[in-house]
Amino acid sequence: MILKSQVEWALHCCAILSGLPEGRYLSTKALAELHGLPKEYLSKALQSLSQAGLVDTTLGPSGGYRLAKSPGQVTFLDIVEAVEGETRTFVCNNIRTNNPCLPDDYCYSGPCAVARIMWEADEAWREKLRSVTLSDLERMLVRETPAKLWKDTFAWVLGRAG
Amino acid sequence: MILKSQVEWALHCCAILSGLPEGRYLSTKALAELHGLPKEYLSKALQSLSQAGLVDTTLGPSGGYRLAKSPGQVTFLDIVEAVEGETRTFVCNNIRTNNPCLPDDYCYSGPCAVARIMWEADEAWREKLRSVTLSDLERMLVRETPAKLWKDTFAWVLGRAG
DNA sequence: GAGAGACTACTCGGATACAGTCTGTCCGAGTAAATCCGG
DNA sequence: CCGGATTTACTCGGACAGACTGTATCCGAGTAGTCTCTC
Repeated sequence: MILKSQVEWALHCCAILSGLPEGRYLSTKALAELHGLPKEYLSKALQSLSQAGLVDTTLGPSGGYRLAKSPGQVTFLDIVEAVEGETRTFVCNNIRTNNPCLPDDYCYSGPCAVARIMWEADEAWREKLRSVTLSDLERMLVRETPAKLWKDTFAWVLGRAG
Repeated sequence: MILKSQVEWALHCCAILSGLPEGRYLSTKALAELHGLPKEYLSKALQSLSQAGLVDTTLGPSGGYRLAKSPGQVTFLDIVEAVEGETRTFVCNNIRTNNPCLPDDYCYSGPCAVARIMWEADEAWREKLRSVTLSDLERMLVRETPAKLWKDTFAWVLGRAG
């Protein structure tokens, strides 16, 4: 059970979009070059973000993506669920109903204990992701990235932002 | 990102093995019939448990599986990792190193902020799974399963346990 | 110089292809209990 | 009745196949700026 690489891509792209000045858009092409990724396939991840309403998009030249909300309002969970889907990581197939000792008329009520525990773990994972926003991420990145590199990167980005 | 169904199977099988009297073994065939699962494929999951050292096995007739430790010493995480592998659910491909603004001689130290956050969430998930043992599960199952069904099931199981 | 039309650069969505994983089946090798057979 | 050989029932492991998902590429449709051309 490993998250798709699109999740990583989407998170890094959102980190860049967080630093974009109000009203500017950045194209898939620029984001792909910045991260060394295949443009066409990266666009799938960005489309997922768009469908989830996390980013706005404009067509035409100088078009591209920008965040639809403020960085403080977008959580890691939002992004992960946009790309990966919102289904729980554990699905219960109720195999307990195949028990040959089960009377024909018996009907289980509620999810089984195994599923409940797995879902609690899933929820702990989601809760952690829900607690971190893009502005938290930006703060961490600013602290650990050399100042010059940070400045150069955003100069590069702004040179390509429409 | 959805866990394989083998995880569900392994958990339910371990729940049954937890209730087995000391020294008795239960075969793949019996476990498969009890849960309505394909015997051959279920055996893959049980082999994973065996390789992880969670269950003991004996060959020959009246052979099968039994728990290698006491139910209180086997956690959900043990079982999930035995089947699903121990790799983290998020892999960092360090795409930040593809940044064209990066000086040639620069070398990042330590994992990037995105990965650290994703790994913390992963750890929260694992921590929850680590906190629940098979004896906890057994306690929940006893409480919510009708007494007769529970009794019938283990009568059925003991009739097939070597 | 201004407005209409053509052009360009981009997003979006669908179609396609390939690889890897998940699910499932089959079979042979090895092992331990049960059975059989000869003394 | 006893001990050794055979049979049986099971685990284990590998080989194999089909379905599904993840990864990746390509192309056409649509859109918004830009450019050009005409008046």
